[in-house]
Amino acid sequence: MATLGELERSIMERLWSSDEPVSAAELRDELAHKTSAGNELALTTMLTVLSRLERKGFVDRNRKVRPHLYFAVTSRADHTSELLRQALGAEPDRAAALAHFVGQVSPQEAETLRQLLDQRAGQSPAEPA
Amino acid sequence: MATLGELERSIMERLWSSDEPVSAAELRDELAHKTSAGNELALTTMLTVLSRLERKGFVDRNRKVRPHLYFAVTSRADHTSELLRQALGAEPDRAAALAHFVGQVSPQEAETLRQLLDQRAGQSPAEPA
DNA sequence: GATGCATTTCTACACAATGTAGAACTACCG
DNA sequence: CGGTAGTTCTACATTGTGTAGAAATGCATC
Repeated sequence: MATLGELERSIMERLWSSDEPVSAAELRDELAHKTSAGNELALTTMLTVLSRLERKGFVDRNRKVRPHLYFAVTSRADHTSELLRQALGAEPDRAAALAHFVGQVSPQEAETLRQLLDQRAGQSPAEPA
Repeated sequence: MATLGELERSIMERLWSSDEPVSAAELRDELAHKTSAGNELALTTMLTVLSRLERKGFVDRNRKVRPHLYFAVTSRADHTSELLRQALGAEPDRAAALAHFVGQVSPQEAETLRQLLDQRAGQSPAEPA
């Protein structure tokens, strides 16, 4: 999976924050991502970046309406999960990495994880007969 | 944390695979990372990349011996754990992401996680009185 | 159907990261 | 003190990203 630049990430964050497809102009206004100078981004900048995100498979758009409307292809949770999978993928000793990881998460998250694992147990093809 | 390029990553992989500090020449020979043409990498290439990794804080070296000997500053598990932390860091709904994640790991890994969480319970400042 | 404006695509440039390596410099053995 | 192994400096190509003007296009309206 390709990585995201700063502007690309802001855009994805915005797209992930709602399921409503949005136009490039809306995005520009909402992001208020200031250029180093301080002026707002040009609309074409948005369009360029959105096209790149589309090429990367992060974004799709409705081309039937006139200001094209853009939306994220996957959910943020999907994306994060993919990042996790990827981080773990290159790791030969996954258990060790998970151990470090578990050692770092907050107690609340540990609890969340435990609950998720419990839920999961029911559907896993391991335990049940 | 800075990201790693392809060559940088191969080098880190090699350094992580053992605690023995190694020289640039050894690394070049072992990696056999062929340049696009097919010839072996120049020694200076190794040295350049190692210096960059040093600057990034991934590598340190023993400068007292003559062919400097290089070694990884952190373990691979540390690194992976850091990647996990980072992936989760930008995620507003961590629980959702963890849910996706848990849904993707293998049953064996789920079991590993569960055990790790159990071990962890003893030291956590949450449960115990 | 021609025209004009909104919108999109093309083209372009700057800047940083990375791969790559020669040139120049340095340290140490003998 | 000189030579050579080894290191650092400098440099260039390529790629990804931010940025946006110029050129092309679609569409509503006359």
